[in-house]
Amino acid sequence: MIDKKNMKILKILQEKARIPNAEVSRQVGLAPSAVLERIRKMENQGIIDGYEVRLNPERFSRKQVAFIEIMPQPDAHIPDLGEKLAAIADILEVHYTAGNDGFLLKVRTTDTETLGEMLQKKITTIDEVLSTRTITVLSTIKETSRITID
Amino acid sequence: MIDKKNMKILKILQEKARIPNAEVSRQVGLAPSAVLERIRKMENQGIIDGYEVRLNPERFSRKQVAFIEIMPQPDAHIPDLGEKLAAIADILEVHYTAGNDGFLLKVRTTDTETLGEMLQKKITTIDEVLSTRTITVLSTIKETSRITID
DNA sequence: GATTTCAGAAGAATGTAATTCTGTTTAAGT
DNA sequence: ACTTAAACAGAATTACATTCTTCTGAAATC
Repeated sequence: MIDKKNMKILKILQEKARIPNAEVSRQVGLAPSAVLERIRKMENQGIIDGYEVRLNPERFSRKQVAFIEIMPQPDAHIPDLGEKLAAIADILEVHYTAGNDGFLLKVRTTDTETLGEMLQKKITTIDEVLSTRTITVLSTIKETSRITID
Repeated sequence: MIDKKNMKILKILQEKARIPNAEVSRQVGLAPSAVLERIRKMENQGIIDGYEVRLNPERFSRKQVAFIEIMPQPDAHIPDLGEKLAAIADILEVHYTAGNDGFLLKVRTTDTETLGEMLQKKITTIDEVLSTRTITVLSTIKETSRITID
């Protein structure tokens, strides 16, 4: 189902998701109805997961990026801990990682101060959390969620 | 410029970016022309940065997430190294981090094997790279780029 | 090789939506 | 109160989305 035509459609949507269907159909050389049918199908099949607006974090006081490694208590219930972490505001990503059997979080806060507050008030207060290691980001060269689709 | 009405508009777009303007105008209680004007302005002011389609990585053989810490050579030219890393396919994020004065990368590959290939062929071959430490992700509990907008 | 079947595409029709423009209202600063 | 600029509504025009029917071509079946 991911043939050349769909690839072309997806590449267009990756560039600019809020583009009229009719414009897509022009660029891929299909009738609008055909494009619509293809997009609907990809949505239903879970190839397309949704459409997002990309906001400028700076304009919303979320300039500071940081990554936090979480070492859980030896007896911690890992899935529970994962859910607890995922529910905390401004924690954008929660990954369970190999090696140390811990979590890696990506967070976005206003500044290092609010980052520290989050650590102290929201994260280290969780019972299952044994210790943490924070990597603060000084500058970001690249940050996208666009995956390679060949 | 980021007032209550714009917040309402942005929240709607965060949920579902490919929503008709007319539908947004209904939900916020403004005329379609007013909503359009507000959105255009936010786009021009860089509050809205763009619109993206969210694809299912699994369907494009990009299931494996990993984070890679890069320790640069002491004499490395940091900006150059950052650009080199950012240009490599399947490296989605390149952050320059405090503490070790290194980079943290987020990558998406097919599996651990292709991850290993990338490391050996694309990353460790760069002169300025002294050493690396890879954190492979076993499972992801949460992964979003949606920032909190209060 | 003929025939059947079916997914995908086109095209037309209809109902909506996007966009532009104008005039009015609102709010802020003087 | 007066001025100025920004924001909004409403109408009109243009374009688009969506549905439905028909058609085509490629594979499967006989």
